[in-house]
Amino acid sequence: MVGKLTIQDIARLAGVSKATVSRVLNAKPDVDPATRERILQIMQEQGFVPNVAASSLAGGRSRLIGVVIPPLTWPLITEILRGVSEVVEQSSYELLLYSVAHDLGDYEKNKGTVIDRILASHLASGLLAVYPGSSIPHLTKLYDQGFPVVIIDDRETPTHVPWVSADNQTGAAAATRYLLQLGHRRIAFIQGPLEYEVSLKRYQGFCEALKEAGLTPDPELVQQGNFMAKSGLPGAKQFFTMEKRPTAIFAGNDQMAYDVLEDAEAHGVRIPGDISLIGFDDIPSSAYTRPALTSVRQPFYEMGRRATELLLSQLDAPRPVPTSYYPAILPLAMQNTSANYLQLPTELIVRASCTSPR
Amino acid sequence: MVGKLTIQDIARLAGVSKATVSRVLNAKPDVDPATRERILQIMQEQGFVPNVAASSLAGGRSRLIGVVIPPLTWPLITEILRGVSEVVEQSSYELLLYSVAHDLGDYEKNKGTVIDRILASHLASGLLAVYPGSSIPHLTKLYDQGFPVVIIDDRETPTHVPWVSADNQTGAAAATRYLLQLGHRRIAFIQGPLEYEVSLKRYQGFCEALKEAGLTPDPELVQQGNFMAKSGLPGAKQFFTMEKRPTAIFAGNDQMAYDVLEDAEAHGVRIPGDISLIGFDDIPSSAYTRPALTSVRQPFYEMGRRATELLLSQLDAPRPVPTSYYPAILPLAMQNTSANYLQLPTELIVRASCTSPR
DNA sequence: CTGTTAGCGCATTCAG
DNA sequence: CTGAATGCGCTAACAG
Repeated sequence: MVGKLTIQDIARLAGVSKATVSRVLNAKPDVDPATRERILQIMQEQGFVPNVAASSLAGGRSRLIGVVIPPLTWPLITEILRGVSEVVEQSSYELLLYSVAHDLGDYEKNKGTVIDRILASHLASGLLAVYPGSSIPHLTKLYDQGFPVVIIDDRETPTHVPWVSADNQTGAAAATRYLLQLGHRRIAFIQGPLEYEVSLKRYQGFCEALKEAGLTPDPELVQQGNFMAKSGLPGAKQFFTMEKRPTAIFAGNDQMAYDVLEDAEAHGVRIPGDISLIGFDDIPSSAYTRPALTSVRQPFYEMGRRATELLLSQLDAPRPVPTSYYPAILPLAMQNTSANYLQLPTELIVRASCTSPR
Repeated sequence: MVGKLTIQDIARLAGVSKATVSRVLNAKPDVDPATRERILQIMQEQGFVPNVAASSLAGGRSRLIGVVIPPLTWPLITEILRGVSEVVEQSSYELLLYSVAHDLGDYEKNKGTVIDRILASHLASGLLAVYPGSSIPHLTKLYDQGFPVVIIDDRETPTHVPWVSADNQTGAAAATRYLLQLGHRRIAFIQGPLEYEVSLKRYQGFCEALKEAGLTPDPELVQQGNFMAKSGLPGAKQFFTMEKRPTAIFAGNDQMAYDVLEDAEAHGVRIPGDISLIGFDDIPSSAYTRPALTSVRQPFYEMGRRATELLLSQLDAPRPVPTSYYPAILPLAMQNTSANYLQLPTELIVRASCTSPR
């Protein structure tokens, strides 16, 4: 085990007081450069790592950032988390992971409580909320009270809490336009849960493009799913058994597009031969389906990165000098302070699941 | 924000001393039942949550468990993490996530340092190491010094640290037997990185089944990958361009099986028509490839759960005496090997990617 | 610029 | 069974 070094020890070795060591640890400006160097040197040599518990207790700030995420079954969470952890790793912070619940019902129910507990335990000094859904008002209150919060979401509720999202509507419109350009007129849509703004945004983008082309969305061609695996199956079956089938299906996310793929096989429908298919999210496995799925890529990784940088910039705002014992925070984080609201563009990834209708 | 309640406040409200409140908080036996009830009641009402920083500082134990994981790009990590977080959530602990690095090289290089930092910061009171690879000796030393550790891995190095793994060898043998039963004789294998015991175990299982059938592994039919996407491509190309092609390919994991799928298309090879294909891991997307991939399922979720349960049981019943120079004389807790080492069975998931050879 | 002094909130002695 | 006292390792006022 690593030796249990304290500030005390470093102070003794450097011939200074504990206070001075603490100062260089926290990058306070008023320390003699030479002394600072010497202390940093010794800390390096001895492999000193400050006791986080003690410093949060004493300082009230905890070098931990909490991440509240929906169930890890959503593949996209992985990508977001990857972006998050990559940035966190470069900083002096650590990641506290709160996976809220395992099904949608619980998720919505528990989120408020969980957030309260996170705060009350005084563990995290900042919060990154991924798709917080209904707790946005709660998070807003928090933020207004001075607690650093960043949201990754297509915000459901107007809020001034810093957020990062993807431009779902534009992305959906682009996908729909692509199908229209291929010549499709009967385009079906499988919607996500209506409680989520994302679902609406995508639907709006879909309608927007349709209207541009002089078409009206046909209610019969809109089915409901919930973004989870298997939830697109009923909708798919619906479309496949219709008298006048759609020539293309736009699934609200890739998971549900997979369901269409699966059900197509069962119904002897060839994709894209008989019906074209397009998804949303472009999760990694979509490159490997047969046919490979054309999809709208959300920049999850990038969203994770940017959101974390935003959060760090909030946390570090009071810190005047970046010359710390800890690795420097990425410069990007510093630049971000001006832009608290980021809507990142999506990208249409064209693969093999769409053709012109026969 | 949640009111900043302290033990002090609860004590005042209950008309007892802080010490007593602390006692019920930590479930000490020597408290008057009535008093305990009353205090619990008040804590409930007030929504009291102890300050974790303070309690770890004072008590030396931190209610946090650290999880060291390889890059989140590995899809299986998600499943493991899901199992882990589900168990953690049921406990009084929180999850500290350490994603070590983003590519294999860094991963191996940084792991030791990261682990040291985790320990030195006194944040985590237990460690769950997922595929720790070369740092097993390091973890073993830790464990011997009394720090609770559990490893999820097909342990590379013999160790007495509690671990959870899947039975890779048996799984690989089962897959190979399945191919043999279908009538295949020329079976190729795409191996994972040789540094990983998992790769060897799978290869051994492969050879084992071959030998049972009176066959010898043909070195020409064994190619090298590294478990990551695209790394199976060279091997696949090799097999497809051979004069006498194999009739079946066993990929060391699903990712590499995808590469075979991809390259088969490029070479006009039909799967399973011309060549059968089987993978290992059964990551979620394997159900959606075309043809759907037959694969050996690893119980990742279960592994995450069991490993966490193991760790928690260590934390709740800490070993009183660290093992010293005499590994032969182990504390009772460690002799209970039946519970400390779990090798969970895999399952062959038969889908559409294998047929009998023509 | 630097050292000294108080606590942060809790767990854990030790007396009662 | 319970209360009072001590200190975990560090930060944040203070003085110098």
